[in-house]
Amino acid sequence: MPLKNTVSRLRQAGHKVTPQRLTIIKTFIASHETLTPSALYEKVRQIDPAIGEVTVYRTLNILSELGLICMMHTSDNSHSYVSRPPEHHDHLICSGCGKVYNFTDCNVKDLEKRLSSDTGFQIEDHRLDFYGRCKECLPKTSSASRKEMPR
Amino acid sequence: MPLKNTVSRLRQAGHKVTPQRLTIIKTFIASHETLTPSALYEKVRQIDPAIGEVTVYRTLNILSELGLICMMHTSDNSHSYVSRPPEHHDHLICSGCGKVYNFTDCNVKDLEKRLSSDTGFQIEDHRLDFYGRCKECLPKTSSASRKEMPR
DNA sequence: ATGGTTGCAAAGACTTTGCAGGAGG
DNA sequence: CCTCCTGCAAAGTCTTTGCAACCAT
Repeated sequence: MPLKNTVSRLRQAGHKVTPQRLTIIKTFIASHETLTPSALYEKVRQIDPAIGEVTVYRTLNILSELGLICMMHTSDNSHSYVSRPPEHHDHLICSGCGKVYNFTDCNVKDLEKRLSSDTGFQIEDHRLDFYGRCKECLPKTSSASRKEMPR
Repeated sequence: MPLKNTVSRLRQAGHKVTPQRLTIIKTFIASHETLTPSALYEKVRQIDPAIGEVTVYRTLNILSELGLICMMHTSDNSHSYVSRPPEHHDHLICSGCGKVYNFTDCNVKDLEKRLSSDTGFQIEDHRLDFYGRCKECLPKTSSASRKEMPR
């Protein structure tokens, strides 16, 4: 999600575009990985130490409400977020470095239809996350992965 | 996951089977929905008010470590858990009442192969959650759903 | 101008830990 | 019996909120 679109969606929704928010959003976009609020805060602090962690939380909440970022499920006790393109998409997440690739052609319509007729559910949405190791992380020792598949 | 298997896995792993754990596990299994620790505690308390919330947390952590339950992602600030059959499976979750159906035939092998060759990832696992409304919840007003697709 | 925003501090929510007494194997 | 378990209280995290000063529009 390009910076421009994010900023205009913010304005559109009646939010102000402050230097703090810009820094937070830029930092978030520049980092193509899942980030917890405090991990993002750490990165932001390197750029502008005056920005408070509270502002990071508030900005993430706004972006999340607007659907511009996705809350991810990790096994620790905090959420992580990841940038979210406007159209439906799913994730491929590296359990080594947290890097995320999005893909849009998930092709689960048949499965959806079958499940729907089997269970009577009216299916509205889905979420498909693949977990694996990216090219860079494959050679590294596979033990002690930074993020795990949630149990 | 039947009670018996859960109990024997517990013993196998060197954990003791106490009345408290039995009550917690039975209550959890009897309720076919996603449950936060405190929601489970509430149910458990109705059965045995002497059981402490801490014990619920500790039991959930053990079950989770043993892979007997799954941590789910909900949009509030707490986790939810759901019972987990031994083989790979995915979820169909009702956003009205939280009820969960498991299915095993997700059939994403082709997609997995394509993603793998496109990105160089070695894919190890995935997680596929469908969100919708079950037969019982469809007639009810669809606003103010109890659980939402995580943003 | 003016209503949203910021950072601080404090409160609130969720989860884990230390400990003394108690119970399972 | 010995070790693990329990419940309580307290501490530790993570996140939100109240407030006065501040700033984008």
